[in-house]
Amino acid sequence: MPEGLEAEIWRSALESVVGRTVTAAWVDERVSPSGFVDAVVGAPIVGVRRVGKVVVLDGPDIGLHFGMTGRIVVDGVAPIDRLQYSSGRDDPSWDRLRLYTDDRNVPAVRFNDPRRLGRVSIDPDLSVLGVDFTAVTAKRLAAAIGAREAPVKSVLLDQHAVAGLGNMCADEVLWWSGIDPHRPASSLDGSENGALARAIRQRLPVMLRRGGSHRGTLSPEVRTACPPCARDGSPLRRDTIGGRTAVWCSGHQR
DNA sequence: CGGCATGTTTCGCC
DNA sequence: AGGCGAAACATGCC
Repeated sequence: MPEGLEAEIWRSALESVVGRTVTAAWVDERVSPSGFVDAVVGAPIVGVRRVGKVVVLDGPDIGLHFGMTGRIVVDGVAPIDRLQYSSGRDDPSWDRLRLYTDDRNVPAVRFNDPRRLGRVSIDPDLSVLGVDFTAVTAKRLAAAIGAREAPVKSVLLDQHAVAGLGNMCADEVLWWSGIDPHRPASSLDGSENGALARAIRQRLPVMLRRGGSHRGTLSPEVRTACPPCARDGSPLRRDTIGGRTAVWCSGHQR
């Protein structure tokens, strides 16, 4: 599902509802806390933020957690028309949240999630999240992952350590920094931490401009086909690390 | 039909 | 106590 980059795209799109007031709401009670509707109706939306993969509508203090297949539609328009692992269908029966503002017929915000692993929260606790991927520096990265013995790939996916990286972006930045995803995070030296921080700071904005997490060198097509590595021609490999599929180059990632 | 999927939470075991 | 790996969650798609 969406990673931090997709959350950022939706945060940006949701700026158009800032300044409006929630006049009505509907929510799937299976993915939201009790009393949700009463808590948000009547609240002015005063801002929209993103921390890691979480988008927050300030005012009603709504937290949007996208899970694997959550997506957002703003005023009837989907900023991301389809996710990689879903069809282009937009089935209203998959709606988990509808927020109405000025228009009583068209929801200002729809949270649509076929797989229903996403969640809608009130006043989410963001203090548990690690350093946001947009704020990563070599020093902060080392502090966040340096004491961890787990594979660096797994630690990058741990939202308590670094917030916003998902499976595709983690593989991407490891590819760019030349680090084997199996390596214990604690085994990275200063130079490697620097290279990893640089990849996070430099490559993710490029992917964001191109449209999101699936616009990297290790695109979904590459992840599936595993052609020779675009950097050195070595075989790309697929392994399961931390329960997720990792794609990496057996040549330049050491 | 079997297997896989951009994620998070829970459980059992150190 | 806290880190780690595996399983569970839920459902569409290839």
